[in-house]
Amino acid sequence: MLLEAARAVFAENGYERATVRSIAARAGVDAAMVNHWFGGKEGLFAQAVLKLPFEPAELVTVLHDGPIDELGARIVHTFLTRWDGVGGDTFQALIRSIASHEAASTVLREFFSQFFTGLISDLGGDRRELRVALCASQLVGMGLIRYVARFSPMVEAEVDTLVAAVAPTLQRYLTGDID
Amino acid sequence: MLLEAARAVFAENGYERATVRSIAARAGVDAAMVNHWFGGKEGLFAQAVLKLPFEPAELVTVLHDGPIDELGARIVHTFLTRWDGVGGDTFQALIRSIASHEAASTVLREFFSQFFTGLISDLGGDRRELRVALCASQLVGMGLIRYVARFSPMVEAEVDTLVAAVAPTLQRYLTGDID
DNA sequence: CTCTCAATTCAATGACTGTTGAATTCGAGG
DNA sequence: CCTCGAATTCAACAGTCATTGAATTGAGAG
Repeated sequence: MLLEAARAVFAENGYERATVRSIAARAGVDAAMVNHWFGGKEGLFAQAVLKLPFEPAELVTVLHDGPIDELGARIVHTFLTRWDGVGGDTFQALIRSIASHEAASTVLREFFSQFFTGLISDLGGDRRELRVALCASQLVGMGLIRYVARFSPMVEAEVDTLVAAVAPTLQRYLTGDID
Repeated sequence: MLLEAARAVFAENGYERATVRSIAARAGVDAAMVNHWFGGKEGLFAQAVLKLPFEPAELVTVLHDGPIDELGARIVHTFLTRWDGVGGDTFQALIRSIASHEAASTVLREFFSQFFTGLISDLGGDRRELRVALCASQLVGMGLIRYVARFSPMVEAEVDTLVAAVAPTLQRYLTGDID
């Protein structure tokens, strides 16, 4: 499938360095197919990468399913298990393309914005936007170190270990004292 | 200066998208000078960006200067003020070049490794490597959201606000309970 | 002045890039 | 068998890139 090949190559090289030819080659088709089906490299990138790894709305319902003081743990656990799976490529492609593709930043921004704003609005509390940004910073940082920079302690750590370590951070950013 | 121009352009565009011509133009010289002085685009990148954002050793001494239970606050404050200043270009160039340049990942990895390992060895405690990785994840994430993805609540926040919010996280990662 | 040598400019080169349009294949419908 | 049209290939194009080497400048030493 052309889309899978695209995700893989974009994840490895970022937008600029990933060539249409190499993507097509990995998918076993001619480079011209990219134009025929997706209108060009840009369209392929949009279809393959610029879709959110998952629907914010769906995630919100999942995360509401449990006690509020374990919300941080559920968030970290959900993100890690999803990213460890198929979504990892998409996330990695997003990060790796931030330099050469403004839209990548926008998608990342909007994802966290939608997701956390929807989540946090039910929680009440002050300074919602800052809290969202703080959560995003910790989650993105975790993803960057684990999936992109591959800092080994973070790569080898079990999901549960990371959940235990990081969950209190998100919990405080969401519902705790940030002054 | 050619090196300053290089840092700026690499920071704006990442390695692949930054052209030798545009760097040379910004520095007011011919593109061929890059080859003459640095042996090519690669060499220029190494000299301009592939240096640690600042000396780990120097930072460690700064950070030791104060009570241990305010260590997290001093770290966040130090990084933010440095990144808000000149160092931001180097950091941004590193992040933006992670996609196309494996060496950029290595530098980032080694910086946090050296820095925090040197810092944390005096603190004792278990699971040092994991603690380092956790601190790195929060700091890099904060930098990514503030300087690269430009998530507005994080961009507009005052340094002190962020210090107050993030410091407890690092403090716990360094000296607290992470189980 | 002249010689020298490094610094700098200039034009050209070769390698990729995304994209295009014509040519070709191939299978289903008449 | 023939036809039509979509799917796919192929070769070529125009553009941009880093890099190269020869030409040019400019200053300092003899």
